[in-house]
Amino acid sequence: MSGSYFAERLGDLAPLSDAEKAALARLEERERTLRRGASLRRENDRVGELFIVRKGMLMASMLLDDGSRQILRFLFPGDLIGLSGLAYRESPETITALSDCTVCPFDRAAFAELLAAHPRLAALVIVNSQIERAALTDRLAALGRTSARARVAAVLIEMRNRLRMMDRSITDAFVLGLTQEEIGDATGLTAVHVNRMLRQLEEDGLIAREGGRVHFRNEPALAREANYVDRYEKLDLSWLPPAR
Amino acid sequence: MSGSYFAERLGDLAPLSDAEKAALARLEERERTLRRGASLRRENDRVGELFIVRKGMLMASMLLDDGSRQILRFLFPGDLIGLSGLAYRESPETITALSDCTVCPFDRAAFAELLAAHPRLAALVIVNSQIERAALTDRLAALGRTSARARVAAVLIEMRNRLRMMDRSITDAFVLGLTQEEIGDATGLTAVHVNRMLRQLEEDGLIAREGGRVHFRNEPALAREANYVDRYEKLDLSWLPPAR
DNA sequence: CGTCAAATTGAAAATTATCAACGAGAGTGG
DNA sequence: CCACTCTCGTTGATAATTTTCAATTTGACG
Repeated sequence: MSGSYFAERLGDLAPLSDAEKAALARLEERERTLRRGASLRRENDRVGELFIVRKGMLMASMLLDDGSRQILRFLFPGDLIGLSGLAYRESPETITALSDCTVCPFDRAAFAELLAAHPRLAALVIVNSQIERAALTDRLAALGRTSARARVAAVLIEMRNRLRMMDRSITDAFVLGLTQEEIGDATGLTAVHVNRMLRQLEEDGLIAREGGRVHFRNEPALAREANYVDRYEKLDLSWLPPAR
Repeated sequence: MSGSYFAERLGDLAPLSDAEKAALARLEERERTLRRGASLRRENDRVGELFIVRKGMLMASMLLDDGSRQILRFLFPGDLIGLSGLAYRESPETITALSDCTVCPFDRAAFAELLAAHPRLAALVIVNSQIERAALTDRLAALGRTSARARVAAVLIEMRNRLRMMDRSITDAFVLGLTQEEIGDATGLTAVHVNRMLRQLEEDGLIAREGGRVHFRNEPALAREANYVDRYEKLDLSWLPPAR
C-alpha cells in the first residue's frame, strides 16, 4: 500500500524495488484539490511544479490566436502532468480540471533528484512519455486524415479505455464526462457537428445515449471506424535491467 | 572534434563533460546511408535499433487504413530516431528518407546502458523529447484548429528554421525539398489544395517561388498567419545539476 | 524524343462551419 | 414554489472550406 499512483503506473511497466517505490511515494506527499473548470496552469505560466493526478479527470489544451481551443490530451489518475516543465520556463499548455480533481504537486528539483538517484526510474519515465507520444501521434493522424465521424468515435473509445483502466467493471457503458463542445475541441470540430456525428453513430446502431451515458452497441464496428490502436499494449521492456 | 551530432544537440541544451561526450560518440560509430525514398523502418516492423541522423532529411509517418498518410515529423541531423523503440516491440511509425541520408544505427541495449551510466544525459534525453513533444502538440493544434493556408505557412516556416539550425547562412530563401504531396501529408491536405494555398501565399506577396526554392517576402506576416512558436527557445534547464 | 513524376488549373461534389433558434434541466434568488 | 438565467444539447438552413475528378503543362532525365 504505497498509495502512490505514479508508482502503480510505472509498476505496470516493470516491477519496482522497495527503494524505488519509496522514492516515488515522496512525490505524492502533498495534495491539492480542484473544482471542475478550475485551471491548474495556464499557457505561458511560469512552471516550477509537476503534478501527479490522483482523482478525477483533467485536460491539456492550447489556445489559438483566434480564440479557438485544441485539447491535446485527457489526464487520468496516475498520469504525470508537466514533464514539459523540465524543458521550458513557461508552460506550452493549459491544464484544466474536467471534473472535481485531486492532484499531487511536487517540485521540479525533487523530480530531477529522483531521476538522478534512480536511473531505472528515469528509463521508465522515458518509456511512459513515449507511450503518451504514441497516443499523441495517433491523435495527430486522426485530425489530419480521418473524417469527423471517425474522430468522434475515436474519442469515445479512448475515454472508455482510460476509464476502464481505473475501473475494470466498466465494459460497454460509461459516463463520458465531456460536453459536446469539449469533444469538438479534442477532435477539431464544432460542437454542432459533434452533435450530428453522435446522432449518426446512434442512428447507425453503433452507440446508444441517455443523459451523459454512452453505451457501445457495436464495439468492433466502432473501433474499426476509429482506426483504434491501444498504445498501452504491445510494450517491450526486455532491455530494461531488473530492479535492484 | 567529437564528431557526434547527438552530443552537439544535447550540448546546445547544457555543457557536457568529456566523459559524456565520449559516451555519446560511441553511439555514432557505425554509419548507414539511404537513398531518397528508402524506408529505414516500416510501421509494425520489429524495433531493435535506434538511429541518429547525420546527414539529409527524413520523415516519420503513419499509414491509415484507407491508404492515406500522415507525416508526423521531419527529421534533421542530430535528431534521434526511434526512442519509441524503448517502449514498443513494433514501430508505431514509418521512417523514410526524404533526401539521400546518412544515419548512425546503435543498439537499444547500448542506449539503455548509456542512460544508466549517465543520469544527466538521461535527463537531457527527457528534455530533448519534451521539445519534440511540444512541436508535436503545435502541429496537432494546427491540424485541429487552423486553416489550410495557415498550416501550409507553418510548414514553410518550420522547414526554414530547421534548415537554418544546420546552416546559418540560410535566411529568407531556401530549397524546400518537399513535394506538394508531402506538404499535404504533413498538413492533412490534398496536394491540389496545397498547390492553391502556395499560389495564394505567393499572390498575396508573402512568399516567392522558383523551382524548389522558396523565398520569404514578408516573414512577419507569414509567422503571424502560421501561429508560429519556436520550441527551441525559452528553455530553462536551471534545475539540471552541472556536469561532473 | 519519350517518359514520368510533379505542378497547375477548372469545375463539381462532399464535408464541415456558421448562424439562428428552441427546448430541457439545473441552479438561484425572491 | 416561481420566475429567471445559464449551460448544454438539438435542429434546420445556408455558407465556406476542402476534396475529388479530370485534364494539361512543366521539367528532369535517360
